[in-house]
Amino acid sequence: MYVSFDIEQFIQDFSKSCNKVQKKSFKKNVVITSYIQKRDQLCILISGSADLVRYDLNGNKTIIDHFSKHDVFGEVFYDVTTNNELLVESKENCEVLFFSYSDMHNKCKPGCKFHEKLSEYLPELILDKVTTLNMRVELLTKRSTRDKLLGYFNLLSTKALNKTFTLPFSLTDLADYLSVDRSAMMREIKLLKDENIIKKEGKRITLLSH
Amino acid sequence: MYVSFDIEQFIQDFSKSCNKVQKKSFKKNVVITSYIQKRDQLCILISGSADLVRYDLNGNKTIIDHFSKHDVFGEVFYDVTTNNELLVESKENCEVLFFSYSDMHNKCKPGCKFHEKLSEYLPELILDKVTTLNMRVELLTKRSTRDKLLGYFNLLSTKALNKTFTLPFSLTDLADYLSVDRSAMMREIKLLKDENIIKKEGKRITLLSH
DNA sequence: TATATTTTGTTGTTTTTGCAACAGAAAAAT
DNA sequence: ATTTTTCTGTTGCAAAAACAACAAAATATA
Repeated sequence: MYVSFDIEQFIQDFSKSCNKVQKKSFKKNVVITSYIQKRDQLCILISGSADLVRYDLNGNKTIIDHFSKHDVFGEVFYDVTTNNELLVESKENCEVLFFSYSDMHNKCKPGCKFHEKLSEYLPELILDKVTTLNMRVELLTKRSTRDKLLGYFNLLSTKALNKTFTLPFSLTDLADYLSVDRSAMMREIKLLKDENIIKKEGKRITLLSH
Repeated sequence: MYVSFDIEQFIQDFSKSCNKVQKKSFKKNVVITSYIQKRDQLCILISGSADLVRYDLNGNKTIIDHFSKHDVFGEVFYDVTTNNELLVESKENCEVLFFSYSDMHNKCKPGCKFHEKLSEYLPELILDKVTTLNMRVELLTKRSTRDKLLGYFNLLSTKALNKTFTLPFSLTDLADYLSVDRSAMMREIKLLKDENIIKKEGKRITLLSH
């Protein structure tokens, strides 16, 4: 998240001042929330990391989105019309702020600092989400596993301002994120190594410019 | 776009009152804008329809997004770090409103009605965009061409509140939108017809519940 | 620290998808 | 109204990806 204000400070300052906001803690590998009904729920991840996942009828898991510290997520971003259940699963211990998007307009009380500030910041947070999603679409529309991998690696490299970077996922999860078969992806990674396009030591990848 | 205010009215009322907003007209099949530099550009499509497309090095075209009347688009939604050029191409004659996202904060003049209203409405417009993009990701993460087709058909059917609906694309464009090979998609559509899962007359599709 | 669980790496086989090429239908342009 | 262009529908073949299954390595857990 690259936003122009200090979310940490914002949460510190205001989260306790508003009685419509709930703060909850979660252990690793539990369900934080599921998108099934239209509850208008909006969440901010204060600490930890989590995935938005879908399990389809064949048991395939897809990582629809990956959230880390200060990311915004929630049902409000979805038309819950799909038949598949969407779950937010904690990957580490997490702290999460829950509130309702409609409360943004009908404020809890006049002059609630939390809601006031949040509605000021929210457009920027959501805009950031659009940017992330657009990059995701860019990746997923690549035709081959190789292009998806290279596209994603380029992204991480750009983010890190470095040809070398660390995968934020296990390779198993990376396959679910790129929506490809894991073994096929592993085969492709091996080819990329053999062709000297990348170097790989565990989760550290280096792009070798040719 | 399902938003709670009347965009048409809004454009009518305010677009002329602001000198930082430009209204331009485009013929069919021309480039409306390209996402190359960070210009903070934000656009509203007043009439017509357009696609956001990417041509990759192999000449593959991908329809990244499809815009119709009242949709919001623009460079501001992208981190233009990808190597491929993104173009917005008109599919019909179009009228487009251009302005800059940063002007949303530094208003053109105190009390400009256009910017005032726009910054009020914008979160909702952007939120709608997030929902659309999330559905797009849902589609693109489906593993097979069949699942992509059925996912998309279900979406259109839900939108139309009807088992029968009309494709907003040519079949050629649909393939580019689902990011699959056209002939492979045609083959899959034939199978879906043969298996009595769908009925198809031109661009009118009917989902046959089994 | 020992044991259980998850992740990584690999490969043969099957299935799906992409590519190429073409003819007929439909739509657009002149 | 005729010509040109785009779109649809189809197919054989090649390439890529998915599936399945397993051993070794790394992590997590008791």
